[in-house]
Amino acid sequence: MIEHASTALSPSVRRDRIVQMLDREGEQSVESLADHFQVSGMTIRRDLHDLAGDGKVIRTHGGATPAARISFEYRFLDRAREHAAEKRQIAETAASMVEPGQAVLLDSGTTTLEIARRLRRIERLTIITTSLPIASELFGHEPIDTILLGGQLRKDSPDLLGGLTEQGLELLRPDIAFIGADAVDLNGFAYNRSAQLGRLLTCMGKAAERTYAVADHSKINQRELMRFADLSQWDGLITDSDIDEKHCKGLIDTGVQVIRGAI
Amino acid sequence: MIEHASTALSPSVRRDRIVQMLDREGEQSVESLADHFQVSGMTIRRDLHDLAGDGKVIRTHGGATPAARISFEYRFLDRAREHAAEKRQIAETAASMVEPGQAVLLDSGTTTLEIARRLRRIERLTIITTSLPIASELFGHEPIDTILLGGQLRKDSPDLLGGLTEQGLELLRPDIAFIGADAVDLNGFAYNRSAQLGRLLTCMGKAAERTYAVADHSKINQRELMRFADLSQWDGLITDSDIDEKHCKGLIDTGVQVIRGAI
DNA sequence: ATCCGTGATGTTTAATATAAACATATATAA
DNA sequence: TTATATATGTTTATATTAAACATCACGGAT
Repeated sequence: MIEHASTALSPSVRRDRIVQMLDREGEQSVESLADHFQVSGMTIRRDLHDLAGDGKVIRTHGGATPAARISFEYRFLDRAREHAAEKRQIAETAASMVEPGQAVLLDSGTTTLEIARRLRRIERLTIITTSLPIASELFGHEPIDTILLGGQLRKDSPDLLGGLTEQGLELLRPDIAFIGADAVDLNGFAYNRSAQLGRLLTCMGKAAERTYAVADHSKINQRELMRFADLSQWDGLITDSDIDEKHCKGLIDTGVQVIRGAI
Repeated sequence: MIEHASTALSPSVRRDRIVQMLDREGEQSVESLADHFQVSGMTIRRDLHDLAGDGKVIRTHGGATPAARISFEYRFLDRAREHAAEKRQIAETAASMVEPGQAVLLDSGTTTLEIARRLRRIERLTIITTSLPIASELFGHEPIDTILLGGQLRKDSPDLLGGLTEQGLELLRPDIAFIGADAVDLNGFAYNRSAQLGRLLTCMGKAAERTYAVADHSKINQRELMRFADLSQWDGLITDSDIDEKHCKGLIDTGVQVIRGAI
């Protein structure tokens, strides 16, 4: 399978082949690629540099390694860096509310992913989710049973929704649910950017025995497209310790149980 | 969050933190890590070298990038290298049988993953699957609607099964299904290693308008734990051109439509 | 308590890899 | 055809790595 000198490949074809080859055979050295494609090391280096820029490969010392498979999680996890400390606080608090043996429903999102990571410590859990990153994070972790709700894969976020998801949810009765809100106003209403997802979140709220919203302080006193829950009807809102005192008081006055993370 | 000089970390703790940090914040340079942990570049380099050896991180030029996330797909894709040429043939053949606008049901497995990759070229498809690698491969690919059937995540393979999966399947009517067989005997029976999965495959076979089994020639004239289908009742068996002539004839005599890939 | 071995770290230095700058060749459009 | 852009190879300066050696801290044996 060596490309012959006679077969002068166009740069774009060569780059495609490089990606294919890495996917198929794993890490390759600059030298072996140069040899294989009958071009100079510099040309391969330029190819790899550009491919790495597009996230198609990962540049290593002296070569490259395939990257395609991880890119989707990456784009997703990039956002996870914002408010990382707040999310950690919230995740700790949420995880401390879960008992061994329970079934936990987790919405998709970076905060709930962080919760999933902490839940690994607890025994005999069943985790139900619509999030692919949560599922792959928990994959291979023997003690936890993971159930992925079915549904349509969203184009812009690695999670599932739609009628199939809602029907799957009807068959299950989780002990506790943690659901991310994109915004929470001072009347205690929770909002989501997507109406379709909002609908699903309403279902999730009803499905579980106990339901908590999770949102860091930057999301309090904001509104978004769709109102999906009245938090005074839920079991609480978990947020971080940086929440504005006035906001906190306002929410409590409307009947929302506000649970603040410890620093 | 800078480690202080007073906090002398043990090597193993420092290494754990390095992995955590990469997972959390993405690629880091040797220099920034040396700075953060207050050790020399050489120490960090040694850490990264060893961590890369264990597959915990990927070494890059001047630093390292997280690797944990890809490991599950990797272990899975490692198997994909065996019989790669045969799988490609089968995948080409299967993909050529799909028309624009159809709904395609794909079982999990390396052959069906290869089919999914070829299907990206076809317009307005809906792909229904239980395979996480297929879902992540198709994620972000605008023109295709991907539906992931819900269910329990298996511990040893990134795919779903169980009652929830079967129930989801009842709601859908795919135009065409491609289902991987671990073995096919000369009576035209298809087998799977796992009884639980076999049960699901039987359901899948019944769910679709047309159903094809896929298996490379090494799986012909073999048996496994569970018989999940009589291929003479299905629409055909797609295999590669290396199939033994006698096997091929035997299968055809029992009423199986054998479809051989072109070289 | 002292000695000594082990493992971790830092420093120096040679080998290796990268990328910028320039030169050349090839294709594409005016 | 000429002009322009694109791709590639070569040279060279810079950056990164890793081997070799030296030092330090710690724990167990005498």
